[in-house]
Amino acid sequence: MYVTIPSEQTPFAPQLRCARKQATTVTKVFKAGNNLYFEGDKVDRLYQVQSGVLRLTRLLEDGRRQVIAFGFPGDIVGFPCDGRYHTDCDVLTEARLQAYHLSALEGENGNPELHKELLQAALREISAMQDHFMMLGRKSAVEKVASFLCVLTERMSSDTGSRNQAFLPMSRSDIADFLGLTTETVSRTLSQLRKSGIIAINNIHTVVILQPNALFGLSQGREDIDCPSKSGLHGLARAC
Amino acid sequence: MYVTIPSEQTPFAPQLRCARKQATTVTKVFKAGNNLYFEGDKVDRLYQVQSGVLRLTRLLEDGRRQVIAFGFPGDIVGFPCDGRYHTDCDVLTEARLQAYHLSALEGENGNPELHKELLQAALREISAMQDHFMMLGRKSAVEKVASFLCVLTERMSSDTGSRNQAFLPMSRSDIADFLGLTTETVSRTLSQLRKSGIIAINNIHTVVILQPNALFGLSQGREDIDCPSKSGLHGLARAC
DNA sequence: CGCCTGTTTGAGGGACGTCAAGTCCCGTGG
DNA sequence: CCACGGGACTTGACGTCCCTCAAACAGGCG
Repeated sequence: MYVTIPSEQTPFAPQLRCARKQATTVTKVFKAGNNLYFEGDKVDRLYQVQSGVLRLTRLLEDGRRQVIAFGFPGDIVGFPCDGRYHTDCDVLTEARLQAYHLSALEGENGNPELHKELLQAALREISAMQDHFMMLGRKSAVEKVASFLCVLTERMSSDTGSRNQAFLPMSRSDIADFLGLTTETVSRTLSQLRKSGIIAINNIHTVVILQPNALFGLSQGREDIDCPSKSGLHGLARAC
Repeated sequence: MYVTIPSEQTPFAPQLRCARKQATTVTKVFKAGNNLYFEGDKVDRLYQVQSGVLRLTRLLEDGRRQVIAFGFPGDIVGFPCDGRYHTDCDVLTEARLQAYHLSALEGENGNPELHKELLQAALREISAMQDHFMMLGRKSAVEKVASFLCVLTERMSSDTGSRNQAFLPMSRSDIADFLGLTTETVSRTLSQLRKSGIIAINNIHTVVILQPNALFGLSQGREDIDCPSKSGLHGLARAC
């Protein structure tokens, strides 16, 4: 999952249709904390997320980390390049994954239909990543966090049934490394949004969106974060 | 082109082999300043760069811009998503491009070999973009500019014949919007590299790499930019 | 209950952005 | 040929957003 301009988000990757019939596909359940693969491993299969959340990361030698994406239901992870994975992939919450063996994609026994769908998935991936460039390169901390919450709400709404609640299965430092910030800045920004009445933080992994429009506005850089007065609570002269 | 960790760079996309034989492919020359397509245009063809340099950009409503990538010889641009381009594409220096009509890729008359090669190209693109995430999210201005120069040197070395010279056909603000900086910061950083003796700036579009190893070190965050003394000019107590 | 890890909050500093004033380059025209 | 003008680039002064460092706090687990 990449943070995009929420309204422009393309539909989730549909289930790879034809592949379901293949003997090469298996559905498996992975526990939280499991590793699916490491950067550099030879690619033998791709995974489509059916439930749960994955995390894709890259490391620099000096320890700096970038979370490349989160894998939500519908997403495909494990795209190979030159036969190797180029991120680490870990399971954040117990996940049901459909595995596609690479042999089903290559060589003479390759399934052309599956091949075509994989290309579509890769092209969607490229588009989503381009959106994410804009965010990493050009957005402020508030815009980044607001965008993140907006997209999380959309992506997980099917699970929770509610568009007003975001479930954050990942740690603050995962969020930070995804958005190109520090944990402290992520934490501070969330507090700021809470104090201004735009969100409420139920518990560390659950954020309630009190003012979706304001949040969306912030994600686009269209409004400044400000006093609670902006949300109708005039007269409250609390610290902004 | 994405700025990657230079040493890990994957080989350029090889020419789409089978496609050359197709009647659907044409080589065309485009002048600097030409536009190839806009974001949102219907995709009718992809382009492989044979010579020259392209620029792929995205815009936010408020005018903020992100240069998504530069298209150098070997690169393929115009990957569709849901049938549309999702960047603008402009020609920076006169370019010879091979156009692949999308009809050659889709439907019943689709060429399966070409299809397969396109998937490989898309997967390479994804890998390169993931590298670029790391840079946008986690690197300092010096690291970004140094990385950019390193990759430029590699990508263009076949043209210039020299690995010690980088040709920068794009403007400073293109570089800034690619790296997630401002023109001023790009300019200052280049000056800083020049003053420390790591590069020389022949003219606005030509940078000579005097100390490739130092530059590479900076791109990796392994060394601090410092006095010229570091490069052997001990005793020079000039401003660092 | 105490430890441990993750999170929040605070104070302070630094890197980069903003704003503004040069400087350079190049094309145009006298 | 030089003067002029305009746009891109460079440089400087200053501000600010976010990072760094540090301490307090909170929740989970023995």
